[in-house]
Amino acid sequence: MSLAQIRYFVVVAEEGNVGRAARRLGVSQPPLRRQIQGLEEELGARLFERIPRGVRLLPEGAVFLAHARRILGEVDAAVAAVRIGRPPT
Amino acid sequence: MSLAQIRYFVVVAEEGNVGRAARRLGVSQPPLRRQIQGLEEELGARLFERIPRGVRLLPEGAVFLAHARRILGEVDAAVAAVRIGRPPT
DNA sequence: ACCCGTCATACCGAAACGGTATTGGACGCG
DNA sequence: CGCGTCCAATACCGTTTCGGTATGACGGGT
Repeated sequence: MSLAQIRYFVVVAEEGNVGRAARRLGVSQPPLRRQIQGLEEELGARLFERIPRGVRLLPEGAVFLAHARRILGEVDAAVAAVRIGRPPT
Repeated sequence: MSLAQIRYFVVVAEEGNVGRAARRLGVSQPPLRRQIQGLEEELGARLFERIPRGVRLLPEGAVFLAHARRILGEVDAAVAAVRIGRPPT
């Protein structure tokens, strides 16, 4: 599992649409879909289901989403903590 | 930044020795060193200094270490949460 | 029936990763 | 003061992973 996968997952969950999430992330749709699929396989759980105009979070996806946001928040905090007193050179 | 880098960093910090950390992680020393170097560059801060028999955490490294452990703990929690009720098939 | 939106699959080139071999540098010992 | 030892650092290479383009499959709406 990678941080990129987690970030991708959060955006797809927020958009409910893989293609739109891809545009927002600045990547194309196929790699994004593959990363999500890889995440599902690694977790051993399906996170989304297909619906007419996109995808919808399954219950397990919702559970993971909360954790995912926490992880990304921690990462940001870690970066910020190290950068204190270190303006962009 | 990747989760692998964070995991590598924690082990190097614990061992105080890149080569030993590499053996413990099951990778070889050069890639491990490069990952650490990449992490330092991305953070814009040096995390270790060289000492006679290995490396020593700098103050900023210690700050990052605490965050790193939290991140890894959150990741484990996320995985565990999704796996509830899903014993290894 | 046709078109449009969306995810899925196939294939390819580029970038990242890890491995082996080697070098460089500092400490410790005679 | 040189020499061996113990590390991290660098060079180079093969493999794997990743992202991109092109295309297919499936459904809904008009």
